[in-house]
Amino acid sequence: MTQSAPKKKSFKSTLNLLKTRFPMRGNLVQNEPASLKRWQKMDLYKQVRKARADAPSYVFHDGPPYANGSIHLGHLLNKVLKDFVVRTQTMLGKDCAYTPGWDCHGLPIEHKVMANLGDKARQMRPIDIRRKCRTYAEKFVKLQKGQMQRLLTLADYDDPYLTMQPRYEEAVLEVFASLVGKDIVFRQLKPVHWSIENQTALAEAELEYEDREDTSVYVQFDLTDDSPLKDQYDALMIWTTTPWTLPANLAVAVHEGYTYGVYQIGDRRVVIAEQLAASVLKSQGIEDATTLATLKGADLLGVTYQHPFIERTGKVVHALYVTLEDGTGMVHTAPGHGVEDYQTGLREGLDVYCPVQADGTFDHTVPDWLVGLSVWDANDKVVEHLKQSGHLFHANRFTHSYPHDWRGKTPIIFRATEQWFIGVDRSLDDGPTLREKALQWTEEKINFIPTWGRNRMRGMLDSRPDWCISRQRSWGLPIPAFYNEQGEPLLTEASVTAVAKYFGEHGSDSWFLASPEQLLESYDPQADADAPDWLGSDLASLQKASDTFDVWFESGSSWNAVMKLRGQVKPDDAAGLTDLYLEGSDQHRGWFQHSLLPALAVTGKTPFETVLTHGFMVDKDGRKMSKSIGNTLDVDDLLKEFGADVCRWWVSRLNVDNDIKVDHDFFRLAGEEYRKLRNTIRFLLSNLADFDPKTDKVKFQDDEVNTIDAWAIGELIALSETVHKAYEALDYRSASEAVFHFCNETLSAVYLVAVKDRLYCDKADSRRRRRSQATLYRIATTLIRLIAPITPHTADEAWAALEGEDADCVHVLPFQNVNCMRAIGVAPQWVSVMAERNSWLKAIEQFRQSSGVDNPLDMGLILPEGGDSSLFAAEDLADLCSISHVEWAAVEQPMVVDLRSEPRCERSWKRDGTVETFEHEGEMVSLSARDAVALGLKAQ
RNA sequence: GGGCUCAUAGCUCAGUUGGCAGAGCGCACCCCUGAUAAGGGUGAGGUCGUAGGUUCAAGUCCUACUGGGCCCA
Repeated sequence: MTQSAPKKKSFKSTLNLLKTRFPMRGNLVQNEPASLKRWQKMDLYKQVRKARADAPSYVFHDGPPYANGSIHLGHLLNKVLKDFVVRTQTMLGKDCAYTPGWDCHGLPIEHKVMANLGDKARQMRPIDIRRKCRTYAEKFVKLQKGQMQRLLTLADYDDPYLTMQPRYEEAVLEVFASLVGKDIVFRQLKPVHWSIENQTALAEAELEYEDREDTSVYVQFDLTDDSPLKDQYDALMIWTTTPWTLPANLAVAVHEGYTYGVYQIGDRRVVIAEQLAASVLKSQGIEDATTLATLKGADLLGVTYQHPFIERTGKVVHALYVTLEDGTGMVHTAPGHGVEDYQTGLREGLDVYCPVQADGTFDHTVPDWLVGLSVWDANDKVVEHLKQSGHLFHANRFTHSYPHDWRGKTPIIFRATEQWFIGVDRSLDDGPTLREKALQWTEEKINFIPTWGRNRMRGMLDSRPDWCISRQRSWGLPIPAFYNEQGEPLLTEASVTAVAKYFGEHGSDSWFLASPEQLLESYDPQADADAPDWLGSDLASLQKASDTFDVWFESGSSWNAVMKLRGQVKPDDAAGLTDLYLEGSDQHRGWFQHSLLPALAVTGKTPFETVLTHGFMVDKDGRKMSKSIGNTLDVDDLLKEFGADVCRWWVSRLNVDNDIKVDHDFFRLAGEEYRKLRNTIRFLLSNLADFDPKTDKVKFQDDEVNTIDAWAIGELIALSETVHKAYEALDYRSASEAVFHFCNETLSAVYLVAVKDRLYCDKADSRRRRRSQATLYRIATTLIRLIAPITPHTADEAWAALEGEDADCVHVLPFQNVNCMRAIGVAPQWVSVMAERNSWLKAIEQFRQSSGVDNPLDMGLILPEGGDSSLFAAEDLADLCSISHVEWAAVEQPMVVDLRSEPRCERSWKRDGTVETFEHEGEMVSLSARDAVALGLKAQ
């Protein structure tokens, strides 16, 4: 049974207690959609732009996500970070336009559509497939747009850019025309990554590496009878993991500086790199072979050999990429099937011979027993044949990492085909090459965050090959080349420009519908100095090319197709076209590089002055996230459970430089931090219910620099500076950390605890209370704006609670300028006193444990005379420790005392030494002087 | 296999040019009950991934290794 406590006189109704319509719990999941609707209704994006119409620009450009699937955690991170940029730059006083975009063309969508169509696809015309693809892309643009808006991102969602829009396509072709005019676009037979399944060349970004089992073979190539040095040895030992490329073998590469040995194998004397010989021979159980002779790689150059199963001879050439790590030190070279082989072939004047057709089968130039076979079947056939003919030394199955088509997951091959290229090593405008220029700008002009992005970019530019821009697909921007009957191309700056114009009006579908004459209606062959000699005025006989552009060329032209087109680029005298690109670190090779190259070639400028990259999501154990492992989190689920502001707060707390660990629990923790933030703001607001800034905002006087309020203002100014600086540096983590520390420590643990007694108990309009309220108001009006870019819904809600429903939306405002508060001086001794406070709190805790006095309001503190603390009001110091009384005396150390024998104020529960007995509402009550004044029982 | 990068308390991370290892969260104990599905105080915890090296001094610089991530082969 519980006994009801004896009824005590309660002064609760006489206190200035909390009042606010800003609830403790945000109910974000229910309330955020309402904010979203409100902002859409008022067209917040346009209002913000209008408010900054005369402000200097901050030029930020969105990289287009691929219009496929639902958004995932990577999008969440990327889009929220971008929104931080837009909102912080806006509130820092800049005009920051932001056009969201989507990458709509390309293999993934076409692949999905083709798969959905099944066998029907084979009978369909490209134009019909393209229509299906467009519908598919539109569907996912719509889905993702909604999801991104649900993240509360502020952008021009009414007019996004899509790479399949006619005006976008026109602008891409403008870039291409300019590159053609600069003579760095060319057509060449070249080995490229070839997807047999999709019958197309693939970009490096379209490859995935997966384990695959193959046969590796050691093969002996017999020297021709007339070969030099035939008297010293009989054969060369080569090693390959792709036996199917042996029909295309034209050479064997050695390293000039290596030492090679001659070994007796059966009746042959065979050459193998000395260092590798033991392991090679051991594979066939030969343990004790003697080295008959040694020679240098250079001695082997010019040696000729007979192809093991084709009537053809090959020769030994030099290559630097020959290593002694595995194989035999003698590298089988097929210029039609490998990039390095191809380069060696170019140097040595070898054919780019490729007997493999688009479908992965051999053509008629190979021996009968291979014709028509797929390369994968040919592997076994070739091995078997070599075994029969006695050329095979050893074969074994092994597993290695091998490139696969990123969509079909099928293994790719290297195959030489005619492709269009952008030459990165061709002199540009008679000056340095594109590669040299890009490297120079990377080194000198572009700012990388984090700084190691520069190293990555440099490495990738150093090693990148010529850019193969053609794809053999339907769903893409057609490469606007025409051919005559002999297969000679028409592709000039003027012809491309003419097609660009046509696409701008009719869209690129017109390539499949219109005649060459129509497509070239604005082209005058007579006026085109670059036109090929064979071109007459009859355009009707031209054939349209069937290649489309690599999607990287389309998205890589967005600086023109979005920023220039929409008049959003930086002024002419700027080094770059925009201030910032912000994407995942995979885009060093992707979008960043493929934007830099065309922009530099065409405009001579970098598309971005700063490149900010973020890392990738990994699970809580640091493993990569993937659907197949099942360690992913669904963004929609997270939004439904936590709301966008909590997810955004989570993003703001991340170190995004490197891998980002994600776990459901981390969102829960972010939610707890968010609640702390929210409650702190709620406490500010709830103490301002009776405060009207117009009439109640007291001006600090000189003798008030020592007050706890002045200290809080000083901390607020410091916070504002820290956060502004962090926002300017795009360092959102530092900003949110400073904000959180300010709420958690400065406000909640120190200032608010200290002033709550006076806010509750002082006479409502007393100067001391109004001064603290004025301080709370300054803090609220600054703090709410500081968090607005991170938690836009919560800031909006808090702002309306502070300033009223009719006030301007907080998102249209700039950050609070704290300069007007600098006039409020702050006593410098607060620093040491706040440090001392920690030792006082320790002493109080010790006292509690040793004395049995539990309630801090039953304690007082005696401080040594003459220290910094004596500058400050005893009440402020007592309140800072949540105790009743502070006084100074001739003591060595701070001393805590038991005040339980002192009378206790029934209203404020303090024993501050001023408590007397008063008659109140017919009863005798104990009240401190301050409380008696507040109740009107005593004069001020 | 190569390039770039990361590894500090149970978790998330600070740690500037080498100079006594820090914060928040969580946890434990306690206070308050007039911020209350809140608020406050105190406290415990680390061989700085491993092994070498440079130095009077190394979380920090160098080398190798282990494990993760991105990009490539």
